[in-house]
Amino acid sequence: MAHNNQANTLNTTITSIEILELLEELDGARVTEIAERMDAPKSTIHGHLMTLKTKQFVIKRGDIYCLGPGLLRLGNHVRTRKEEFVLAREFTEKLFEETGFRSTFVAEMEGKAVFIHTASGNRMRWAHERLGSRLNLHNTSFGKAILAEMPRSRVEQILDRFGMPQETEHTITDREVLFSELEMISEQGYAVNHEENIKDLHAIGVAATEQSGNVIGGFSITGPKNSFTDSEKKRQLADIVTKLVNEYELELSLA
Amino acid sequence: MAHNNQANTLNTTITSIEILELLEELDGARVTEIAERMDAPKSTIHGHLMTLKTKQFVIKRGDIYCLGPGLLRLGNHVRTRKEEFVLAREFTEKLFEETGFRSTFVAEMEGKAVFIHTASGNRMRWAHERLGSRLNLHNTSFGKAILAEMPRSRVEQILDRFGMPQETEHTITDREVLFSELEMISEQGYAVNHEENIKDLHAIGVAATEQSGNVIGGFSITGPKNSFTDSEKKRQLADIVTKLVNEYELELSLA
DNA sequence: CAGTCCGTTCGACCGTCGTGAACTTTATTA
DNA sequence: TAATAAAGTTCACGACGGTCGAACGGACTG
Repeated sequence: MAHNNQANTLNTTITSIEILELLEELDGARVTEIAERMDAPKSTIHGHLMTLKTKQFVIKRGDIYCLGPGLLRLGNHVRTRKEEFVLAREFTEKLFEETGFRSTFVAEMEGKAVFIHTASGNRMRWAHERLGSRLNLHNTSFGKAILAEMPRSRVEQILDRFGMPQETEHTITDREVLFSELEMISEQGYAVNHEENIKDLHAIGVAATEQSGNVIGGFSITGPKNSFTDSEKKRQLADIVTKLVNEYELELSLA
Repeated sequence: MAHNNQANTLNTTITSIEILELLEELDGARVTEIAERMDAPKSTIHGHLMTLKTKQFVIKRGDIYCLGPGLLRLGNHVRTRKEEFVLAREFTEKLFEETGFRSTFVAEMEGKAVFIHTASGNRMRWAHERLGSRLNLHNTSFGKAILAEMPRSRVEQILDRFGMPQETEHTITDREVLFSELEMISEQGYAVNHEENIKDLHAIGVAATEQSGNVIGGFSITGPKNSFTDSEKKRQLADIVTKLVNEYELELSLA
């Protein structure tokens, strides 16, 4: 085993969580398989699984262990805890209905964008698989919109922490270039992403803030390359997103 | 502290999970508050929180700790892991569109019904707060439909384990009464719940099974008291649910 | 029926988690 | 602005409990 990861972390808990992460990756697994992957004795793994089972974090189907409903309940609580997030759900769907583009709401958490809601019609099932995933802010539309709302010092902090990893050839990797783009975004009120994160994918994003100015997260619409190249149409769509975010912020302030 | 809960469970992991559960209950809390509630020193709790934070199971907002995106990701995986569950989503929404009643899909897990999807239009936000919750089978429409698909021995096991807690005055508490109802359900293909679980709430439920006969879970529609008293209308609605489940099972068998 | 492969149980040792106190930081009051 | 309090964080030590390896038992195979 040997856990030298971080200082002052409880090994037992880390191991338990790593088992959960492995079960996510493998879509369920048997004791032996887990033990081999984690390079630990079966008995140890078994102990963890028994423990996780009492809390329904895992369940047993025959001999394979899978993630269980306890996780689902807690995880879902992340989305329903905050009035902001609950409210964002219907706005995400409204955005999809109005534009026809896949719509997303992300929350800003510790310098990352976390998928909270997506709406894209029933056909596109895969979109829901990303809930809870964390994306960088520097190479996504909502991310840049969020950064544009933050004081420069905070942005620097975030960049220091996560860097500016280059996902595609269009990813911005120079800080000054990013900062000048953030200024422009700040003026026009929305951000555009042209294949900076995923090849052939464009997006328009707008940040959502509280009255106090605190950033909550952001909304975006996503489409294939060139969906937003016609600058007239782009402005129209950006207008729709911006107006929707305004409505969202308004309704939130009344709650 | 003192954990005498179950035999052979890892205390450290249990404590970590209990902190998570407490954070769910309190919608986030500060170190001291958690320490008091759990009757443990601040430093202990702090250690757990630090550990959970490295895995993003909790995040810090100022000085209060909340459930984090790591949980959301893992929890959501429970719903997207299985083709059955992913597919069930669109059928749940279709059911709502066709009937106008709040629609639910639950999975059967270890003798309980676990909320996986609900559809009820955007207005009713509260419905989504129950995802991951576990309900008994004996006093819910989908639950009874599920039990009706199982061999009697398995039903007995489940009843032995969880009993037949009386939620309302209409809850069935006698095994033989339940078994004769299960027989009827088995014949007619759907189950009805008249305030057996929640006062003033009626429901119609149908179980979904694999080709092999294994129970996957069940669909239901729910409405206020007397929504389904007109026996003609009830049969019509039950037909819709049953047909939808058939389609679902068919599509699943093709995948 | 023997052989293999898993999952589970058991006991002992060693490492690590829990503890309380010390330290730091932030908030409060005068 | 200094003093006090309250909360968050760090630290070192000792006891407890988690890890490990081996042994057991059950299921499947040839």
